[in-house]
Amino acid sequence: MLIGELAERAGTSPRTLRYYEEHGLVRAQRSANGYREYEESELRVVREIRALLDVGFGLDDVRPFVACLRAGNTSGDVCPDSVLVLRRKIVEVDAVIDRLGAVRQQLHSQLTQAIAHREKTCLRKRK
Amino acid sequence: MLIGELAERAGTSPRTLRYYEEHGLVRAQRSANGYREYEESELRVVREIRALLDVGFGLDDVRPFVACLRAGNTSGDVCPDSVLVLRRKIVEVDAVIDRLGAVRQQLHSQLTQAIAHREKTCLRKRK
DNA sequence: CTAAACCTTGTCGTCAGCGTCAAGGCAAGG
DNA sequence: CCTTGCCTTGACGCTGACGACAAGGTTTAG
Repeated sequence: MLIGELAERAGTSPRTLRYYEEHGLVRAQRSANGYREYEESELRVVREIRALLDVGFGLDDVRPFVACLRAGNTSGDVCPDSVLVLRRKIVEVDAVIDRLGAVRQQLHSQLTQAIAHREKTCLRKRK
Repeated sequence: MLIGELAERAGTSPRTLRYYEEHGLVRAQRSANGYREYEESELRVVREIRALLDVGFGLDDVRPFVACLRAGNTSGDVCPDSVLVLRRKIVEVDAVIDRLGAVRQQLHSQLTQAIAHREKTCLRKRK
């Protein structure tokens, strides 16, 4: 499988695949003319990467999952390193959610106060 | 007030203040030697900017709030444009929170499945 | 006289995950 | 032979809010 086909099947671009390879995540043989030749199994790898990035992981976080897949597991999630990253990420996400909740609260109170202020001003003007 | 003092009083750096000025958010007179000379009131402006950035706003979002302060209001929140931005931001934050909630869910289920899988493997090995 | 501690403008670096050329080679169809 | 459509490497662009220089002027204290 050439890079264009893999890219399309994985729903991404050749540039992206080269980028992943450059960062040691995806592998390819080279055919005689220098073209990258991908195994079928790389499709799963690329999809795993994309799925994880999509959920907010960084490329470094993804590495253990790829290794886990290459080790022959049906899922990239089942290896100890992956589980560690998963746990860590959940904690991170929880923190962000908490923070955003607080932010939302603050914005909301700013908003209601602003509106209250406008009411007052309006009433004064009507006098 | 010179830039260093304002920076320290606002809990930021001279570089940052110049950056804000460059983007039309902060104003300063120039004294004879070319130094920036700030009014007391700019301290409030800078603090407003910092507070908003801190909650996830961009510099563009901040503009109406600064204008609102300069218009003589005690709070930057009370002007119509500011209120619009506040509403928009709340919606954005809600969206992000929802998304993160879903992500958290997915991570959690990945995690529990991975652990379940490991249990199975362990049991098989013990046989 | 000089050192210290301010200030000025200008420019490059940072982080992440690519997009977007540029310049060229290879393969196949008409 | 020529075009079309793949592929290759290399290198710059992008977004945001600055940090970190460089190279110089100013003012004050000793």
